[in-house]
Amino acid sequence: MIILDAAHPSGPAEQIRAQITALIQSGELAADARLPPVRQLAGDLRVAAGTVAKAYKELESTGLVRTGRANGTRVNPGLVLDTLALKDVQRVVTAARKAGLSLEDVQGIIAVSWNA
Amino acid sequence: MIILDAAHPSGPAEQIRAQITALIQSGELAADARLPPVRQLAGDLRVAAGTVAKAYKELESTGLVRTGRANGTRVNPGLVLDTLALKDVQRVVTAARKAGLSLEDVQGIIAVSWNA
DNA sequence: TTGCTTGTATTGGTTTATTGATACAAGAGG
DNA sequence: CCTCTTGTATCAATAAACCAATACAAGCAA
Repeated sequence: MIILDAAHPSGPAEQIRAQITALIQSGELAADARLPPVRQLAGDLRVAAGTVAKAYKELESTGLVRTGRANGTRVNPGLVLDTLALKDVQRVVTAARKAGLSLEDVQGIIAVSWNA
Repeated sequence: MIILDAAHPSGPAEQIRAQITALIQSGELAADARLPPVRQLAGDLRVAAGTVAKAYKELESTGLVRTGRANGTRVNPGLVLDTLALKDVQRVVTAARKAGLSLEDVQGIIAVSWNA
């Protein structure tokens, strides 16, 4: 389920992209699962079809999703978690929760450390 | 250091807000530290002063920052990851780099672990 | 093949964000 | 007191995002 917030600092397309990303990464949208057609999702969210298409295209450019034509847009298989020290990851997540941070906050912190 | 990406789906104001948020929560901007004046940061980023002011105002509305007038805009104490967790963050980033992962990959793994 | 669905692209009009400039009041410092 | 800095507010003009409608080609199914 995707919900658009008019008061959100980001626009509709970015909100759709971010929420679908979260649905995929949380496993709620499994690999090979099919996203709703652009027209359908656009109708549900009271948004133009081009706006949903824009979000889908960005999802594809980041590799989260692939798209045939009449085949629709489908979820790509996920990342291999074994490549990382999962214990450290879990420690970070636990500490962040304790500090009252959101997922987006933690991802921002990762980005800061990444570019440091 | 704040960097604006013209290709980013979000606009300048939102990018500034998100990056300063991350800098604060990662401890790189300590409590009571002073943010650059709106005109200065605007000049550095080649952006209008009102755009930076808009970002500052949203930061204040979320409580991350306080603002006097000529006192400037300063970081509020509180929402920071503890030093231990920050070390874990660095370990994760280092391991990810070694494994050849991208920043987006790591952020995705964080998201998966977050919803696990 | 035919028919239908889907993603993509285009067009024109509307809305929102950003710009650049200006002005103002609160506070700091001399 | 005065001066300077800072955040805030406003304005008209430009840029970007979004909308609504349409058309098209790729692929699936019958």
